[in-house]
Amino acid sequence: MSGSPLPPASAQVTAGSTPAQALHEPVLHWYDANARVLPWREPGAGAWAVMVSEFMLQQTPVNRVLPAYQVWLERWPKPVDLAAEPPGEAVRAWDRLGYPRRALRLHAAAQAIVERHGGEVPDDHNALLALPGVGTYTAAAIASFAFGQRHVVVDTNVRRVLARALTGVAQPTISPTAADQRLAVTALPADEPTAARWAVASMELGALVCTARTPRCGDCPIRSRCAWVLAGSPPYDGPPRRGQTYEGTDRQVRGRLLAVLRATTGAVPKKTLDACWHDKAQRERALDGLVADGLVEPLPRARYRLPS
DNA sequence: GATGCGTGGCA
DNA sequence: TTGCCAAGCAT
Repeated sequence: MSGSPLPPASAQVTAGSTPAQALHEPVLHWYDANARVLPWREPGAGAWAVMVSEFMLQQTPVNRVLPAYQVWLERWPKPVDLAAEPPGEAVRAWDRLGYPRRALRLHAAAQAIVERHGGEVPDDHNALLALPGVGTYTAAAIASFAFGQRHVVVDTNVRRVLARALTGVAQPTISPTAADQRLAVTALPADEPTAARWAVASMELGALVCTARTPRCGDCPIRSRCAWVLAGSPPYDGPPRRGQTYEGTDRQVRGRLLAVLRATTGAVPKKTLDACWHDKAQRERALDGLVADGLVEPLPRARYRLPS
């Protein structure tokens, strides 16, 4: 870098002194008026409710999560309640949210919380990160949303908001990068309560206004400051974004097999599973994969069930 | 770092 | 109709 001196720290933290900091007030104000009412955001929801919602929301839209979330929290209001059940019950209750390994990990996380943290969801970021199924995003989200701590909470929504508002491009990179984290750090408010509000507000803006396909820029509180809008909203010009094929994949076969097992209490003959898919080799591979993942338990006499 | 992992709604 | 997309994680 050049030899130009940095401004004094006092100037750096002055509100609105950088493009990123200038976003805080309008986004927070917008959130106060436009936040969705969601059960895990209710005042008394608690950290377990936040944690369950975060697991379910990994790659699954809010509207599809809501019913399963309500059933889950009524049945297992505390981690110890879930930990006492067989993992197969978590897989069954996961219903059709997709990516059922998340159900297994949430169950394992509940057991770890009982064993290591006295049944209470830990408030420490590193302790959260050590739980099964909790990565960088989820640990920061729980610490921020449930405990009001100051963390960069970077999900696909936040990456998109910052890419547009600060970098001036239509879409963020396909995969999360260290640069995303660094950019988010520059946009993180200095004080803890404001940082926690910013985390949820910037995500909500990405979910409701700054959407991937048809952003509602006319409703956006930061459109006058958005680098992408100010550049004339240039179209995405990066590498093609890989579409996920589904028809005919092992994923589809796994989904069919598990759907049968979810709908059945007790053992299912292999013959019943065989009717799920015509291609024997693929069928066997999918079933073996489910067993290897711990989602299905093989029994004597060619029978299968959800894990006990 | 690339890949595998479900399911369904929508432009 | 059919790609694209949805609060990621583990390997």
